[in-house]
Amino acid sequence: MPPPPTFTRKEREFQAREELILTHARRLLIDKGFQAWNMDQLAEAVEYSKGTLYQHFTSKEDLVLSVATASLKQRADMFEKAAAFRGLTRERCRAIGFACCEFAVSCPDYFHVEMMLKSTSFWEKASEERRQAHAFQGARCWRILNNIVVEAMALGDMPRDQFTPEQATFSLVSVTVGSHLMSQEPQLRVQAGITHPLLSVRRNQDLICDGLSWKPLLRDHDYTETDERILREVFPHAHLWLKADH
Amino acid sequence: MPPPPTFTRKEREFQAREELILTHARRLLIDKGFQAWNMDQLAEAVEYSKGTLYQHFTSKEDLVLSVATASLKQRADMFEKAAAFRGLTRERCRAIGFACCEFAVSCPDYFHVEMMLKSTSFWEKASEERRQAHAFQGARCWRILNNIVVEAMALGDMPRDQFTPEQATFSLVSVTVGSHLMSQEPQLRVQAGITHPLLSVRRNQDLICDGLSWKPLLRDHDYTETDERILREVFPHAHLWLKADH
DNA sequence: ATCTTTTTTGACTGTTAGTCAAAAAAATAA
DNA sequence: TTATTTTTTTGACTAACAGTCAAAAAAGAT
Repeated sequence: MPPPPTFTRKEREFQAREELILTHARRLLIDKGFQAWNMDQLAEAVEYSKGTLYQHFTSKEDLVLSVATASLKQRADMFEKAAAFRGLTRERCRAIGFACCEFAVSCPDYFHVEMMLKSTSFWEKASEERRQAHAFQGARCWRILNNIVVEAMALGDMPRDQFTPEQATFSLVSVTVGSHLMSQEPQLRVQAGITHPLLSVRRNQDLICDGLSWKPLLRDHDYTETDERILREVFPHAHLWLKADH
Repeated sequence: MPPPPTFTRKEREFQAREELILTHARRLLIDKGFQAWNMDQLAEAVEYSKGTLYQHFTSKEDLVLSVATASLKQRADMFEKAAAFRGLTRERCRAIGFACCEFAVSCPDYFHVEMMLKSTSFWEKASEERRQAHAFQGARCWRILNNIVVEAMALGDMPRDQFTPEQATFSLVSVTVGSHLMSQEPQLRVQAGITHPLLSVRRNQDLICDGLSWKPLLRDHDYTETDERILREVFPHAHLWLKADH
């Protein structure tokens, strides 16, 4: 006998409507950012009234945070897949680097929203529930990468006498976020002569790994084959940009 | 005979009032962020009417951008001082690293505003004039660091066969911004066990420099004395944190 | 068919960025 | 000094939008 369904029809319909709202909100975020649309427009788009939107979300910020968390969950999922790549620890880290890039392309809204998340007033307007959901997915991403670093140190692929694994993970996270952000900046892109932003991101990750003495170093090893294997095995449906970079 | 003054009394008074407005706006930005104050409150604080504020700035965003540009100018000035440090190219880069940290402390509003600058709608609301002023100071910062990198390559302190100077500069900028941002994030701070955020920033800069093979590498050279000299010669009045880190 | 409960709705409120006609102040002329 | 013109300042007003809530509609129970 199957267990009784956890959700009633009503609850399922409610959830489906929430999905609908989130889908439309994401579209608006991608197309227009945060300011250039309002709740009335969203209500019209989903064909429900504004009051109904507020049955799902406590504020516009709460809604947008929810969209961001959905993206972040995708990132964590991608990280998980990448971390399962079979190879040296640094190769697995590299797979995560690819995951970052694939994520940036498939969730173009995310980095824009992440900027807003730095503002205290944004968080204050979101509900505690959504804040926790976001923190949870963030922690997943962290843990996946950190586990690889821990393993690298355990296996002797990275020296353990200079940094804690957490410090090394922090460095990788910092350089990744920073590179993504900076390579979006039009002015900097011109100054630095960046034509392939995502390639810059991965190059900076390489620099940090080399700085951390994560073996094998870039100069001691040719990662071309690794990269091809990652693309084949982990991201067979990756967006074209990944190949275009090479 | 002295040359006729470029500015009339009226113009000078106008400029003085602009300073006054900017000072109060910066205070509000530091204390409350962007949202939690409005133009009426600012008008009251400076003891002028709202209409007068709009004679100086085309919008709230225009005003805030102006505050940010003033900070950015300070950063460029600090960079200039740091770049004049007498020593190896990597030591001068290190001096700039310290400048970044000193800047972060003395202009705590800046990073918060920089986040908002990522949003297109923000730029759209600012005047062309202010946009250019900001770009100008940004370019100054870039040039100062880039010049050191160029010199490092010319002197053979850094290999020139792997990266252009601009790519190397971009890496340094990325890691710096990313580290500052990430070390503000409370969640990440706990996960990574960060107690001295600014120390993490400088450590990440070191990692990138090592990754770039910028000689002398961290493991080949003790920078303790350099650091002391930088603090003494370049930032004699540096905030206490700099010392507390050690 | 009637009553009760739940859900949806959109007109309404409060807030705030930005405007502009009128008032005040400053400059100029008589 | 006084009258007139020009410039500057002012704050009441408008428009836009997030969020609310009483009333209407729909769903469910009897």
